[in-house]
Amino acid sequence: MSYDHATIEPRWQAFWDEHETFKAEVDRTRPKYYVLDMFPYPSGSGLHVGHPEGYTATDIMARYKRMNGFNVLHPMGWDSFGLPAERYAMKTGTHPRDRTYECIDNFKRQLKMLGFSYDWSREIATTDPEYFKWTQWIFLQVWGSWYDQDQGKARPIAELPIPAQVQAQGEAAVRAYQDEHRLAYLHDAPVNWCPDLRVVLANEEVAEQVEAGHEVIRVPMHQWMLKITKYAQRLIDDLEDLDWPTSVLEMQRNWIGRSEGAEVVFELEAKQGPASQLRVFTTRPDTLFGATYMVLAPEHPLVETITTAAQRDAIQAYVASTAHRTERERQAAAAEGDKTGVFTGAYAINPVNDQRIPIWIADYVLMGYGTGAIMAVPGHDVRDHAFATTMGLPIVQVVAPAPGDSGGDSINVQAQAYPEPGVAVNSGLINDLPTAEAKAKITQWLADNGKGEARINYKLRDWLFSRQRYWGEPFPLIHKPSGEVASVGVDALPVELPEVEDFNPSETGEPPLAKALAWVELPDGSRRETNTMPQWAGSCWYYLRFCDPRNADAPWSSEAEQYWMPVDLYVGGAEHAVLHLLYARFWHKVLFDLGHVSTREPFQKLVNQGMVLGATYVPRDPQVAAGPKRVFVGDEIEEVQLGDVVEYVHKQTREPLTIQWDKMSKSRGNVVNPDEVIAEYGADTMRLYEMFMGPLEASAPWQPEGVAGCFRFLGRAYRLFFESPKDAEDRARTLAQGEGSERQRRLLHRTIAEVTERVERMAFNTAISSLMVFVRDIEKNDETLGRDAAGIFCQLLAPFAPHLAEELWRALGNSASLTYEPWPKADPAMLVADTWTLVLQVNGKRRGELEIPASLDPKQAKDEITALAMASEAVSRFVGDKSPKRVIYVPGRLVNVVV
RNA sequence: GCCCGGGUGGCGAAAUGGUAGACGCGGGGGACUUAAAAUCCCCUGUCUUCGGACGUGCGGGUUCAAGUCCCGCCCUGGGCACCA
Repeated sequence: MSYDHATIEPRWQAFWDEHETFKAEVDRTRPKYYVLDMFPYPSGSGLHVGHPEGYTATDIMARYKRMNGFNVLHPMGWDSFGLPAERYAMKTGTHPRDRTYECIDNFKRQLKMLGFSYDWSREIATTDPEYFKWTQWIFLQVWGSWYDQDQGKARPIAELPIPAQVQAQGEAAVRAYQDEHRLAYLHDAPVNWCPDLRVVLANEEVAEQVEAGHEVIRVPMHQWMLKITKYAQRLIDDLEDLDWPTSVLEMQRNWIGRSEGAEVVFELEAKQGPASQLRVFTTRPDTLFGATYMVLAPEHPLVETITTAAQRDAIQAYVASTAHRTERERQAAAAEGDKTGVFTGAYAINPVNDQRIPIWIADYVLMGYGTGAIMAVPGHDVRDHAFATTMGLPIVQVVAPAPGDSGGDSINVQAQAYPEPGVAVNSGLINDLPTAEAKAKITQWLADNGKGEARINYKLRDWLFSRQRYWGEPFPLIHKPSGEVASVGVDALPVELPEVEDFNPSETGEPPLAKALAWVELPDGSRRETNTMPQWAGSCWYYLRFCDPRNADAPWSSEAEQYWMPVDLYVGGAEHAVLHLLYARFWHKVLFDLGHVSTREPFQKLVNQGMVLGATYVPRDPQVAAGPKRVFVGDEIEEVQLGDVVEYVHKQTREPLTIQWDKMSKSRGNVVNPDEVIAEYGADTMRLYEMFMGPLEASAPWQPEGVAGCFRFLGRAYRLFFESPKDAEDRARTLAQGEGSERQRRLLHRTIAEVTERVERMAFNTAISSLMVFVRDIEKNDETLGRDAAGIFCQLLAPFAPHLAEELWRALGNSASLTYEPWPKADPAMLVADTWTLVLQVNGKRRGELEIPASLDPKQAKDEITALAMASEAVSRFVGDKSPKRVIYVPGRLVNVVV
């Protein structure tokens, strides 16, 4: 029997478990390395081969760093609150908790089969009361804080200075003042309510349900919000020092969406008491002279007060219709450039020229951005132009192309908006100024005259932090009869979920917890908060809990936190590029401000692994493919070999098909189950193939033939150590002492150097290729491995194929695991060959090569080497009798003769 | 529309501005075998008058030298999208 993964792998997994090989403890005498995977939601369908790609990469780094003397923290856990378990409960009656733990067991079984070097003693699940106790605790920290603008950080609410006049109004006023300043606050936020299903839908779910014929309306609900916007600037600034992919940095910046401009105050023509002004944000204050109307979002609070009697019915109808339009409909209309809106009857006064301009409402203005109101400059804004054209509103030009700009004469703002910068025209005090200067001057003028000020605005909005669900963390808050909201107190944590029969919300949309009256109603007449936290909550801080997961007295000890943090390497899917990473960074900064953590940022280096794609087959004929969609899966097709090329046909119909690669998903039927791969080839092969497919960051198709290739490589490696006689047990080969022949030693040290450099770069596919070259080379020269060379090979192989590496290591007579063997170092002397290859070029074209003895130093012996090159047959043949114009010598590489 | 990636053999891919295609798959040929599997060896970008010529999505440019740098396109994957 040759390489037998089915025996080797369970044996070593049991060994690691038994010896707690990967258990990590704080050890200040050693450098630490914290390598983290984005922990999975344990879904019912188990792992597919896409999951282990990132996990294998982190495992390689964990094992590599251990061998380099680092104290490695490499944990795994479960992001186990989530909708699927709750949906499953509604369908089957199985409690979400039972379902969740079933799924966790299955995930864990699959992960353990892959031989990852997790410290399983640190396993956590966000659904565990011992875990969410501290999620609730962190929420109380956030709720119990306010943001001090002067100091630029969060502080405990008790330290909030209370103005004298508030103080004078008594306790209730003080409390209200504090509540206003807390980082967590209650707010009536609109949600997508689906009365038929009695659920609140996420934006991306709305389209699906509307298509299914369900009504979805936007209704305001009492919601908890977190003031992430206070951290907008810091969330941008601190990206600076992170070793993250530029694409993720860019996405975060765009999401936060900083823009500089001015806030401008417009007086209302008809004074309505205190509501006598309208504030707008604009990035183009230089176009203020071109503002010909204003637009409020339909939800804007002033709409009610300013609307004139004559317009009231029309306005009310429009506001109502907006509420009923789904996001999707509004987007679809926007895509077609449709603009709708209604005149309120009211007018505002343009502060720069005292012109009277009408105020409209329109749903292209969003309540959530800026002030929910805009000044419209149709001459220089495409959207305003479309609206003005539809409604017949005046269009004025106030910017002209700068002198010298091409096409400057053909500007006609009546026909088309001119949004580009240029110079101001028809604009009073800023006439003839270039846009940038015009902006600065008019902003100064506004400030001097009390009509506005410079302002920075962010797209980022406060974080809607509550959900009307059962399967999430309860808020540790109560509502007193007085209306006061209070903490349950840290001693009362965790607030556990009540047992309920029915996981559906009530008809009115109240969360399912509201029906658990025995839980909700407290003896003193207080009622518990019945919303639950979103799934993000648990994943916002799990990396901190991993530092000290069994701490019963605190979420983590500062000793553990200061030792392990920050995460040195964080690997996960690009789908979390914005939200998860932004929310986690936000919480981390709050905890930093309050002194609970010691680093400003949680994740130092971030890598996004690519997707593993699965195969489906579609008709090859473009005519047919354009018709009704037909997709076939693996067992319906047959491969036909035509020369070099493989063709696919349908088994029964013989219809020619073409292969199509997509993200693996259950619904597409293109999922590959790791259980089957491991059963056939073993975990080492699977790990190796996942890494060999291509660069970690790139998506790549899952090709079964490639898996077999990796399996063959491991078999070859095995045969260097073992012989497998026909009728007997495998027996270890007798290896000679030392590192083998001179040739073998050179190869060995080159392999060490290459693998090391490539693992450092996380270029695992090429590191594996080096190992393959080594094995092939030894085998091909029919050499016996030197004993020491064999040991080093085991060490190099260990991060990639740890089970086999351990097995071979033991065959060399070692009794301990090689987990903590020091990583081998290449001997520089062994990296220098007797000769080196000089490439010969004539006019930049490769014409031949020369072997140069190493005695001619590439850097010193330039003249000798070029002389050799000039004298060579390859060069002289192409140079002929022409005289060389120039000879370029690249030390150690090539000579290029230019004639 | 905007912002990020990516286009290299039949396929997955490799290549600090310096020998394009390492390594693996697939294919062809051979060895071993009664036979097969397994294993091993050789060949495998295209064209060729066998000198060489051409080749990294397309068109230009910089350079002694470009897959790599610059400009303009095309295709493709992902993210965001009325953000004032």
